Amino acid sequence: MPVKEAEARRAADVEQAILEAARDILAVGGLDALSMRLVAERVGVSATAIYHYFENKDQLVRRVVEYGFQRFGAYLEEAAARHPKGSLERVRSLGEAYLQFALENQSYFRVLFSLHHGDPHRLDELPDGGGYGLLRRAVEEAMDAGAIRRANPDVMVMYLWSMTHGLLTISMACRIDSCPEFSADSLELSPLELFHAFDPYVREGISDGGEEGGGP
Amino acid sequence: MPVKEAEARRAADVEQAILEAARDILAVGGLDALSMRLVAERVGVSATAIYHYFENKDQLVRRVVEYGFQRFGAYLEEAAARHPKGSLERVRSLGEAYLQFALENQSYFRVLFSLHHGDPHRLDELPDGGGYGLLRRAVEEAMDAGAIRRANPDVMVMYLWSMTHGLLTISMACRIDSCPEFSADSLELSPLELFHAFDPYVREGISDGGEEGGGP
DNA sequence: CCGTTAACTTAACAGTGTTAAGCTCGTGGG
DNA sequence: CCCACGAGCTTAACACTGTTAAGTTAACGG
Repeated sequence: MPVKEAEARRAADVEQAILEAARDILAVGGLDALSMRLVAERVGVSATAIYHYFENKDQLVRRVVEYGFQRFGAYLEEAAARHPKGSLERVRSLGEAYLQFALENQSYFRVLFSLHHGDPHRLDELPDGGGYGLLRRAVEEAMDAGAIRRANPDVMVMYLWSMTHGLLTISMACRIDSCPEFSADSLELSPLELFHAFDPYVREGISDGGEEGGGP
Repeated sequence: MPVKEAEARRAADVEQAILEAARDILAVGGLDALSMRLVAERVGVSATAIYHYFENKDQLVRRVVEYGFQRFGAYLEEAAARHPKGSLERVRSLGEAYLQFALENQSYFRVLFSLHHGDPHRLDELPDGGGYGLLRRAVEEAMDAGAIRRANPDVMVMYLWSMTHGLLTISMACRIDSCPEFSADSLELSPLELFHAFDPYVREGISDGGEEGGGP
């Protein structure tokens, strides 16, 4: 029965091809650009054939998103691995990688964290918790190593994640440099540069009295 | 020519009615629920009549968003006014109001900060810079009063805004409590409670060595 | 050989944003 | 007075969307 296997193989290939076509379309034009008919055309089947592999468009997108988080997680992991365990650098590099990946794959990332999905992501359904687990481990290690103060790691992680994710989404949704109150001084800062500019506040807080240099 | 005036008046009323109908639909069902035909039906005109007042659907949404930011700005202003100028409380209450408004008007807010818009918001086109100006003033006053350390206000504002906005968007897009690495301890924290839990980090930083209690 | 099933097709439906053409009036100019 | 005009609106239609229903083809197990 190698014929059946070949069939099954081909079927799996078609499914894979659908996913890849959908991913490519999403990466370029976002959700608006993704239509069943376009995906079908690229794969070389009719639009309705997709419904034999995926329940509907939402499910197709969901699968692509899952795969996207996988790549995202791998990207983050690689960034973390470049710095020693327990170091503040490792935590920071996770944030940098978060920004970098999102900015390099904007349309794609928009879909991943699309705000207009009815049902929110369940992090336990995402590989590595959508990066949460990775960051949490790095934070806990840094706490153990004394690089950052000991506290509830989940709150700390949410704090760091919020700051990074917020910077990202704001950068993607707004042009702050067009604000009339915005002084021209910091006009040229890219999201990544802004992220670095946040560093002293993250480390020492915004309260008065912590004017330390911070250098080696 | 009271007739013409009455006509113009009525025309303005229709335009207003369209905007209000669109706003209501967006507030309940988000962008997906908004269709020209539905808006038209509610107003009592044909769908194509809308095109005499708005170039297309995008422009209609844009106008609703503009109005939304106006309400948003007013909400923030009110929150700020409840605390003395130059106080850290004023800055914090802006963040709280930001969260509160967004959580109470989720569908609406999703549209305001929708990630899948082609062109980003220009803050100078939004009333009060989308709240930027408000926060910036509060931060500068707090710097002058010595409540927070003196630094580039734009960077500081972006830092605070990012943290708040990120917390919000993550809360709306993910269920963190479903993460396998998430410890059950902080499971019950609402976005607003999390915001308050961030307070010590924002004020004193995450570095080790700043274990102060935090005053009365 | 026959029935079943996977994999796919075409046709169609109901919905979308948007355009084109035409209609009805009140108004201003000749 | 009348008539062209333009604002405000209509219906019809186009090209597109996701999705369903029904039918086709071919390989498989019994």
